[in-house]
Amino acid sequence: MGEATIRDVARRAEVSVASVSRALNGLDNVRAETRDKVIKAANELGYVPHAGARSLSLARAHAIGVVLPDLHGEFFSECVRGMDREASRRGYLLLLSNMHDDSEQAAVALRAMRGRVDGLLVMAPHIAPETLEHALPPAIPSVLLNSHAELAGRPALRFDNRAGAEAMVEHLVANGYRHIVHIAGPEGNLDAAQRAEGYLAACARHALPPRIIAGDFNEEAGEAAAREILASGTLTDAVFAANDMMAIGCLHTLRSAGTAVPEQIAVAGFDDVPLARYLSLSTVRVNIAEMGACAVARLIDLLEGKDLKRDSETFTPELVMRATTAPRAAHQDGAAHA
Amino acid sequence: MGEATIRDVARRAEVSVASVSRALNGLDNVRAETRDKVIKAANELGYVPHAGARSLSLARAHAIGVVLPDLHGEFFSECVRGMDREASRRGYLLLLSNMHDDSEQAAVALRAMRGRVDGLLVMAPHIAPETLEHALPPAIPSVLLNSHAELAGRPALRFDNRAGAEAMVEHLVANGYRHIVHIAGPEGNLDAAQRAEGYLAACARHALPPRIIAGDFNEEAGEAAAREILASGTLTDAVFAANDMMAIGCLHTLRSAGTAVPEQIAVAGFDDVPLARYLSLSTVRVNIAEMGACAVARLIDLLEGKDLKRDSETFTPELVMRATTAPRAAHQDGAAHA
DNA sequence: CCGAGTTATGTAACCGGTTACGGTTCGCCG
DNA sequence: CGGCGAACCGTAACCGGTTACATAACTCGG
Repeated sequence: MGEATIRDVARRAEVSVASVSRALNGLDNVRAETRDKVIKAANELGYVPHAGARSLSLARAHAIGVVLPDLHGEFFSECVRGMDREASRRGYLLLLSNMHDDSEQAAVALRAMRGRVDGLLVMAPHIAPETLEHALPPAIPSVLLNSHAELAGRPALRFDNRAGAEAMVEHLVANGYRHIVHIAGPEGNLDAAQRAEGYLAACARHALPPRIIAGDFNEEAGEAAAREILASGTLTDAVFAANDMMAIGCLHTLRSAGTAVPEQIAVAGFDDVPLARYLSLSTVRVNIAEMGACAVARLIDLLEGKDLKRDSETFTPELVMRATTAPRAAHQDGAAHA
Repeated sequence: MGEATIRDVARRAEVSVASVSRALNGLDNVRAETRDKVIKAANELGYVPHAGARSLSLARAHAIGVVLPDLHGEFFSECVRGMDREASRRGYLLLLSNMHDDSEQAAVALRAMRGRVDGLLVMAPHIAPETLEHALPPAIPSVLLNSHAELAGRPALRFDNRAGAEAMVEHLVANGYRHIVHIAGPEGNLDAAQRAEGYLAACARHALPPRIIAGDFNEEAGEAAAREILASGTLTDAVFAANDMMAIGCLHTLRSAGTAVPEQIAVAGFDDVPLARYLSLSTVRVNIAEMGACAVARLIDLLEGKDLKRDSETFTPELVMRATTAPRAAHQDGAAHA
């Protein structure tokens, strides 16, 4: 019934458990003959060491815990893919747990990982720093992704949302747009906040009047924002949404209402989800897979003592210019929605 | 340095480790006063039980291993999301591991899970049954997803690709299309094979000449297929791709070449990725999140002995009709690509 | 042919929990 | 007041590995 244990192998190979352990772990102080006997016995029994027991005595689990918020689609899968690639390359497994917005549940998830993982990867752009600090087991090494502030001694990786947003606004301005509305992400979300900051900074630089409409990263928010823009009557020639899904919702609603994009109103997003390419949506690309892989690499280095001392790391996103923000000069002038 | 252990708590609360264990696990044979002392001490020390040790003595890890192929985007994330939802609802964690097409690596991944998880969820539409049988540790309960054949005693969940494909062909026929080409998925992939089967069956039923172009589930294959169709000069009025990505590639190439969709050639896919909706691509929707959740539920039932005896389960996909397969009658007749 | 040094192996303690089992304390009844 | 059972608690064995240390075997120089 139960799987074979190391003692079963020892019995069958007629050696001690110590020799079995040594032989299978490739230590050099075993006679070749003994090693062969052990390997033979292990194969015959289909023996696979019990990772739980192993990690108990080694104090090493060779697994890392990944705690992510409720991400969607490509973003989530790319992130996990990048992490998995690097982790499996280095012989680690990924223990996954979502933290569904609720910071209480996040704490539970984090505790559940004690004794199962060697380190933690935490992405929590929506959790307040002190809450996070409090929920994070202090003794366990971790790397933070896109989270608020620095936490004592924990490396943090993030992409430069602010620079990305500024670049997009610069691009819009360069292409002749002057009345740019920003659809913001959810309250308290760090990514959203930084993107809004970048937008405001760029507006200020060009002495453009900023205008922000609240949103929540969902498509519906983009649709609502579009309706608001159309109804308000305020002069608007471009919309820069804090993420692609809202941009897409906005784009759809605008076009359905007969507004030409980009001729009357330009639309831009953030993230470069695959949809964006097909809709020719201008956006800011962020290589999340690479960031995930880097995070894993950093964490494992930390665990194995090979830590390079660089503390935090910033990934600069890349501007992706497509048709929804084509230069104003290219189409008729002065047709901004009134 | 190291986290507090149960013995530390015992010392501080001035009781034995047994009492600590009993108190924290909510057994009833502890005096209320003792329980309080223990809880107080545990809180003061920030004690969190070591899951590895716990699972060793309980022979229960409260984790399930998930082994997936290299899925993309929404499909992957929805699958994991559904699993995670159900798993965390029932107090389990997910141990994730990709098996990158390579069946050798799959075996390694599976072995690594021994002693960490109570059961396995395996999706392997591309692995031959005997290989899979061989790689799967016989003693550990598992649930198969979309995999070849039944494996002794392991429940299998799958969606009815065949029925989905047939439904789509029926739909095309009903809308007036007669020369339907199928772009197949990769060789050896079960999903792909079943979809092709469904296509052939439906063609046979309507005495339509089948025509299959090889593909690999990637967008580029769809583009290539489109070029081949345009170049071949064979009469074609509809393309049914084995997945959405190929359909999308095909759609793009056709339109770029000036072919009107659906007026000249209709296009349909399979999966209903989010992109499909935006491109108005007709497709077959498969609720992967639900299947993931069901798989987890089945597995946990199995583990906890509450197994309902239903052995295998089939999820019927749903036809999603959109503009790329609009009825032939609606546009001019007889304009099939020659 | 003996003792020192080297190498291969076995024994048992340990990792951090759970729990069977036995002992103590106490209340209560006869 | 003795005896009995219930309630509570502590000791130690166990889960399945690793490894320090002791021991046995074997080599080799003198």
